[in-house]
Amino acid sequence: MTDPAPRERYRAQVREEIKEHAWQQIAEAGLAALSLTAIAKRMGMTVPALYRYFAGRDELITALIRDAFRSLADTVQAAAGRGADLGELAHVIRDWAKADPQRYFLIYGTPVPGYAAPDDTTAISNEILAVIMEAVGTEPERATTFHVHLESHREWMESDTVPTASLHRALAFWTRLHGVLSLELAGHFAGMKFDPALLIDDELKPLA
Amino acid sequence: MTDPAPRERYRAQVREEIKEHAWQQIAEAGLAALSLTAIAKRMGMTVPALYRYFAGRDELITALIRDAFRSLADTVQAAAGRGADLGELAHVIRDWAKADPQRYFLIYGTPVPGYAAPDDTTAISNEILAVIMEAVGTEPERATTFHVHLESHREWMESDTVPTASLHRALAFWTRLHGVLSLELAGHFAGMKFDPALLIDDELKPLA
DNA sequence: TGTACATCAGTGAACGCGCGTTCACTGATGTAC
DNA sequence: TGTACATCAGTGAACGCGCGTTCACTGATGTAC
Repeated sequence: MTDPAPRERYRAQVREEIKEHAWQQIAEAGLAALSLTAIAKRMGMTVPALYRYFAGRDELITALIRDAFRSLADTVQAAAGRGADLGELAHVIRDWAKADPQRYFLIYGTPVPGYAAPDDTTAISNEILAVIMEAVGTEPERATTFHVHLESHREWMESDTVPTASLHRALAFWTRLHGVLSLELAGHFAGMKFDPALLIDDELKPLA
Repeated sequence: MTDPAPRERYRAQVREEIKEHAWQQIAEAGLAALSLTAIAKRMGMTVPALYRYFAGRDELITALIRDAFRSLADTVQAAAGRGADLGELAHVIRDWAKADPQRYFLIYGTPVPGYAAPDDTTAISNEILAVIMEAVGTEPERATTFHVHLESHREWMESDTVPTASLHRALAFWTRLHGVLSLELAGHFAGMKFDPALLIDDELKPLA
């Protein structure tokens, strides 16, 4: 087995370094403040040099979004592999988000009108949903209006072995967690003294 | 009763017009795209003229945020005044958000690190919460971990006549609604064929 | 092992652009007497 | 009603800035023979 071509290794390293500086800038001042000029300056390079690695600012952002999705999916899958239950999954996701709130918001925050995320992120998103559907409780549920509705509107799913009840609970998990988490990260509970982690537990307990 | 000074009337009108153009730009391309230059161009004015009305871009944004909160609170209070129940309140809020998603996200979306919303928005936010606490179901609830926790962490509330159960349910209402709504508005349900409005109903029914 | 050539990372200069903000001004509108 | 003055909305020129992007180039690194 030959070593990977050294130039390739180097390219990959520099690409990573660029992305790390990009994340740092986003964490400090938000996506709007992300600039190639600033990244180049911090790396001690000239700006045009960055174009060897990314076709432009937009391509860099696209790469960041993909990486963020991938990282979250990996985190969730690793936890599931360890046998994490629903509540543990929620806290793994929360910890991931709290480690870098702007990264969470890059995925789940305010969309930029007109900008469409790369297609493959949908697939990664579905990986995450699949893990949740696995972790969710299995007993059948009462046929509420939404349950019936969902039963007849699930043809977009790849698999039809997953019970509709699992899909239903997974949606509830996702939206409830995101509801608490995004408001927490955005500081909307500032001044309220309760612990958001306990609210999350309380909200998700019925779904296990 | 004298007419309001005509110059004052005019000032107020132009301020409103500036804000309308600002909202239009935000709706089309997001907050990052909001520029005084573009507003002035669309209004057929020079840029420095805008400084008669707003001290700068930041003050304009602050005014927009305040107006958005005020508008949502007014909408919610009007619905409550009409006797809207919890489910109707949810749909009033959803309709308000769908009419201008970027306005919803300006309030509840990705925060800009370092930027703090004007203080009085907290008060307006509390007005909204108060309406929800009124509309929420009144029967007492089981003493879950979170309920107990909340009982001992509610000293930040002005009133102590509101039952902790109401606060608890109001938090659940707010976070569940926001969870579904923000993911819907951001397009994360794209490709899934179910109706988010029904999911919202399903999520909120237990709280009524 | 040594030489000739190809690849390609990074430079430096230059581009045009839109941005927010300032300032001294003009001219229309409103006010006081 | 008429005149003198004050207010203030809006102009136009100028500022410096950071931005993304392009291009022809240099010089180091890797490859082929």
